[in-house]
Amino acid sequence: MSAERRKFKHEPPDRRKLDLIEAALSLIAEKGVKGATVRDISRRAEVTQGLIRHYFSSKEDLIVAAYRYHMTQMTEVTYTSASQIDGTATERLAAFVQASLTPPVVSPRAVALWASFLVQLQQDANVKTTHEQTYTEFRDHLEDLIGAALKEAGCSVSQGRLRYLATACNAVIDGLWLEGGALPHAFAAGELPDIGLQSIGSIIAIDLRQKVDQA
Amino acid sequence: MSAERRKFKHEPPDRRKLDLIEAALSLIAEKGVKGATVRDISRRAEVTQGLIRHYFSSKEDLIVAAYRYHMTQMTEVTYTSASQIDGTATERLAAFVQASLTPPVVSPRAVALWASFLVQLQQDANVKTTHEQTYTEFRDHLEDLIGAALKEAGCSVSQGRLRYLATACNAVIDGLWLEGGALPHAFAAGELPDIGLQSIGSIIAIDLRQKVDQA
DNA sequence: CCAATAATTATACGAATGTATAATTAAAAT
DNA sequence: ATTTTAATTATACATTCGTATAATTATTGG
Repeated sequence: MSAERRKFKHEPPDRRKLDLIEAALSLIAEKGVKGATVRDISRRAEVTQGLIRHYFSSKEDLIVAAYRYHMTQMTEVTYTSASQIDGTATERLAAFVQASLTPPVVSPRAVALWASFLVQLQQDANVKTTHEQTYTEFRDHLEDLIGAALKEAGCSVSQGRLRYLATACNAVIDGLWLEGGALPHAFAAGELPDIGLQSIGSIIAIDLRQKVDQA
Repeated sequence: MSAERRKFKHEPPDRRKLDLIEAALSLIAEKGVKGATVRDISRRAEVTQGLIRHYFSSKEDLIVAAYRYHMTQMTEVTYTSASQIDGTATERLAAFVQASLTPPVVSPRAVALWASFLVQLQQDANVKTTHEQTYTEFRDHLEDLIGAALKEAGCSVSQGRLRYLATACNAVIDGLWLEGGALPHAFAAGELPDIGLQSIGSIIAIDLRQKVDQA
């Protein structure tokens, strides 16, 4: 007897692409880019491996698409959190910090994905520029928020000084993000944004902690 | 004609092991753990691949040895830098921060290795505990240094508050370390330790920047 | 109901990988 | 010198990987 052929349903191309991208991301977070094989990915997406090549010209093509998708998701969470606050500049800065130090931005998955992509990034110049753009964009955004908060507080600083402060605050966020994702059980709920707000507040000499419960 | 057999020299086992570990580390930094094949590693160490299995029971065995070796190297650099300072507690803290934010601790290689091992770490419980020990050890060390510096400054804080400050300062170091290694051209020479000392100084309310040129 | 289309499965293939084992050679011991 | 030992090379093997291509099936339009 011949094994019966597997039943399947047609799905809209965008839907299938997204399924494949999400399956890829979850596996990349678990096992790295090389460890996430096309067979693994197709199995998790509940399709056969041939379908990947139908939607993506190669594995690398899928990886790059997954990277872009993930990055867009992460930045959207933080950026919209700040812009939706209809209050003072200090409140928007606090909301931005808060969102950057809360799930889903802070999570083992996000850190694992970052690490996995960094490895690949060194070999793919295409992904590398996207990465650097994302970083610069994030810091520029933070710089604008800090600048507005300082101006609001009547504190005038030079452009160089502002860049300096943004870099330092960015480092605090990155460091806490890293630790929160790499050692999730080492922090109580709410501890991470609390430390972040207080530390950044110390660095720019503005109290941010009371500004956070406005949303 | 038969191809002539390759000439070779006997080397002390420890020497060969170290060669293999260093070849492995350089390749892991470039291509990740999975990307660093035993053939690659043996080629870079200028031996044939069979030799790896003569010194290590498996590839994973070599990877774990390389990880331990690397971690020991990194922590030694920072710990000795602080303990060798024969001055005030504040100076020792400043030296510790300085060393943590200077090559070879801050380097693309170190960040790449960290990312590469993190991916593997999620699957190997053995490596995972080593990782968590290293982190806890580092933060405890920093906590002691901060505690001593605060005491020296006549500032008394609770144990919980001290832990809180250590976590925040650790985050600053981690974040700057990350950015300095991931985007080396984004920072001028000496900028990273400068930002670190100033930011940590702001957080614990002690000026560290004048304390660094004593060595 | 039938033809056309493309979405999906199924199978195959060469290259690369980790591992295992046998063959050789350099160095040390006697 | 000769034997012994272990360090090193060489070769082989099963498996897995990405990719390519052919075969089928669901869906749509007439």
